[in-house]
Amino acid sequence: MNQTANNKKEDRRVRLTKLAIRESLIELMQKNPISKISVKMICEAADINRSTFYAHYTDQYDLLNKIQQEVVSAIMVQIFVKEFTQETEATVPVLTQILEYAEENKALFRVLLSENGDSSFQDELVLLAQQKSLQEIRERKHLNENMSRYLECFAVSGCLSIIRKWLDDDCPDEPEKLAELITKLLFQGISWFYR
Amino acid sequence: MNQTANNKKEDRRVRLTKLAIRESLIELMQKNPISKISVKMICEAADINRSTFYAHYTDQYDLLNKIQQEVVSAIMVQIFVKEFTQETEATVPVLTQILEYAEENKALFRVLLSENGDSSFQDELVLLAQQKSLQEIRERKHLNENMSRYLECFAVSGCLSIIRKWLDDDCPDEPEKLAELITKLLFQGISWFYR
DNA sequence: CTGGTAAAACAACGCCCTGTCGGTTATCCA
DNA sequence: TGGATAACCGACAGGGCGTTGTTTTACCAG
Repeated sequence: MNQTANNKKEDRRVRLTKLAIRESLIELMQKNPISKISVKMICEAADINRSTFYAHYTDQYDLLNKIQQEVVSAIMVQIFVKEFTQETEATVPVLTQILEYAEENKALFRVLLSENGDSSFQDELVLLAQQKSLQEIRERKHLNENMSRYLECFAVSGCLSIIRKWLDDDCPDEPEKLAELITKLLFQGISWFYR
Repeated sequence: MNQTANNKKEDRRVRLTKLAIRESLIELMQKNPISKISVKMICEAADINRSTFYAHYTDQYDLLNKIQQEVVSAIMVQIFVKEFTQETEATVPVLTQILEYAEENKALFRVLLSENGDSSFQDELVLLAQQKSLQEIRERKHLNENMSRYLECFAVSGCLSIIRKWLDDDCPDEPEKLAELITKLLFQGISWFYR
């Protein structure tokens, strides 16, 4: 039986090698931009054969994308019920949750958001926000399509760049504190801080 | 005389080849991510010898960085007198000016900000904003260092992502209109739009 | 206009990564 | 335990890389 659909798990060996490959990439990306990392380097670091790599990924970038997709999915799960709304009270806990998740996977997130990553990860998240979080606002309010898009880009990018800085500085603030700051910035803007 | 300092202009030939190289890269980047563009491709497109390329740049990324630096400098010039402040009235015209400049060099900017570019360009601009625009605010106000950094990241990233979207959509709005939108978002936040 | 100079073209080099084989060995799991 | 599947191995041609030494071309100062 050919594993009815996809509910059967992957072969243990596959899981293991994929894990090794991914960890090796993250490791390497702490020091090198993705563009300077060869398939060969990854395989040596992961101690697997190069042909094995090609059995799973087409190249470094494909690998990186897959990793990003997984992270996006993980975040997706976190916010599957709760939603961003224009209300501050709902936003803070959701954000806090995401920040905690990011802190737990600090190395991974830092790498993905760093200049050693590529910008497509950010685009992924914008898309995520569009699909999941902000669509209801657009529906409920009478906001034209274009304007909404602008808001989404602005919100997600601003958000992410703060998180990136936070990770680079080794998470000096509590997730909840940061969540509050971000929320304030998002909904009240900069001027709030010059009160 | 070995060209007293650097005030003498570059050799005409040098200028020409550099121009050809740069235009070729921008051309290629409309279709390919920088990581998929080889030095050889660039040279063939620019119709110059490969060794000539290496006489000026170390690789594709070096070339891209140089281009980005130039753009940053150009923007720098635009805002050399005026400054971002927390006042809306001053911000709009400066932003408008920058947007007009971006629209004039649409292809270039779109490529630099797109996912085919690399994120270092964005980091450059954050740095620029830090040095030039926002430092006075930090000085005048009693805002601690860290908080300021967060604000700067947030502001620049949010700003840029909107501009990127605008360019991708082929500049459907007037520069000034967009400048007003951005300013509103920056200083009043999202909630302003759900009034 | 001309002669010295500097840049670009050319050709060739070894080097190393790339993708992709077919065949062998090791591991899984039903 | 045995059939299946994945990982390993070795090897292959191909091609981009970075550099070098030489020749040809273009510049521009005097």
